[in-house]
Amino acid sequence: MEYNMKEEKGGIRLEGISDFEPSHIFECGQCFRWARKEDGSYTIAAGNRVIRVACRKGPAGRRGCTLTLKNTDIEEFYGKWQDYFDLQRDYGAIKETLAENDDVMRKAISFGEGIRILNQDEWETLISFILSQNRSIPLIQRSVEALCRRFGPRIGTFDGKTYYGFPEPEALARAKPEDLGNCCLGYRTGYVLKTAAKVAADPQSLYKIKEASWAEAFQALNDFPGVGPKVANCIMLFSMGKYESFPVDVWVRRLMNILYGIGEEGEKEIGSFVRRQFGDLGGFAQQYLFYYARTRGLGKRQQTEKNKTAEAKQERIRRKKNVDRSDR
DNA sequence: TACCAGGAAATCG
DNA sequence: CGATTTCATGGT
Repeated sequence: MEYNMKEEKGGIRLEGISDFEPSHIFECGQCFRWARKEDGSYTIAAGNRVIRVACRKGPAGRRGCTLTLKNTDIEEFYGKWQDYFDLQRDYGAIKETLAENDDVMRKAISFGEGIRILNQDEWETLISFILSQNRSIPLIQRSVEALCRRFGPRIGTFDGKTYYGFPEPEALARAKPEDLGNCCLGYRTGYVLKTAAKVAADPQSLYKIKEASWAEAFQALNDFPGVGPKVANCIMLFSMGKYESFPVDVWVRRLMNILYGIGEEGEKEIGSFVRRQFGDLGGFAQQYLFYYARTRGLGKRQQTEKNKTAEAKQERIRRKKNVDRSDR
């Protein structure tokens, strides 16, 4: 991507950025350490640094938007944030390929056209998505922040707030279960402790997984306690650049059924469809679909179905009462 | 109150 | 093996 960069007070400014919308990037479920401000900007802690990101449309006739990054400089941008935001990748071409002969995908893309898949740290992604299982996104965010405040390094203040980095493997490995218990982890506490111990014993082995093939990486990640197929796909997609990964969760399963009419036959049907339909761009497709489903409320129970379950509930109660009566 | 939440591990047949 | 049950907790 071609863009102009200027250093300004307290940060930098990039003009001519295309396919970049902070709300799409941070609210498509790939990242948990962000906070939205009233003005639409996002503050993020990553890699023991804090930045604030804002994007506004350029002057009429100019392509792309103007991106401002606060609390950083040009050197750090090239060393860290350019890769973190995946700015070297041509998302226009990706969207064009995905939308070709696929009206569902074209519509999904129109809702999340500014999505980019961040390049996050493997260790942070590993633990974050172990925490994600069977929980809603606000709760996951709360747990991650609690871990950082309790066990992470203090990385400074910005905008009048104190920020903490993600805890080192050592810090979580030697944490006491009762301390972790204060972070709303539930039964995931044991997973975090065991996985942290495994990584702390040999941190390099985690970072080597990125170089392995998809199948080998998938297997290696599944060997961590608390990591199964879905979480392994998330880690590979969000921190290892394995973009053919396609995490399937409850949202995606329902959405694939509603939008593409598949999945009734089970998980394997989705896998083969995804490979055929999206090829090695499956991960990008998943993010567009996930954002679309969440912003449109797809996958939430429809009103009619909700009424059905309410009726079924009433029916169960009524029958139970009848049983109780017949007992007498 | 009962049910659900970006699932994975243990257990069952 | 594939299918089902259990797991701890907060929110609604």
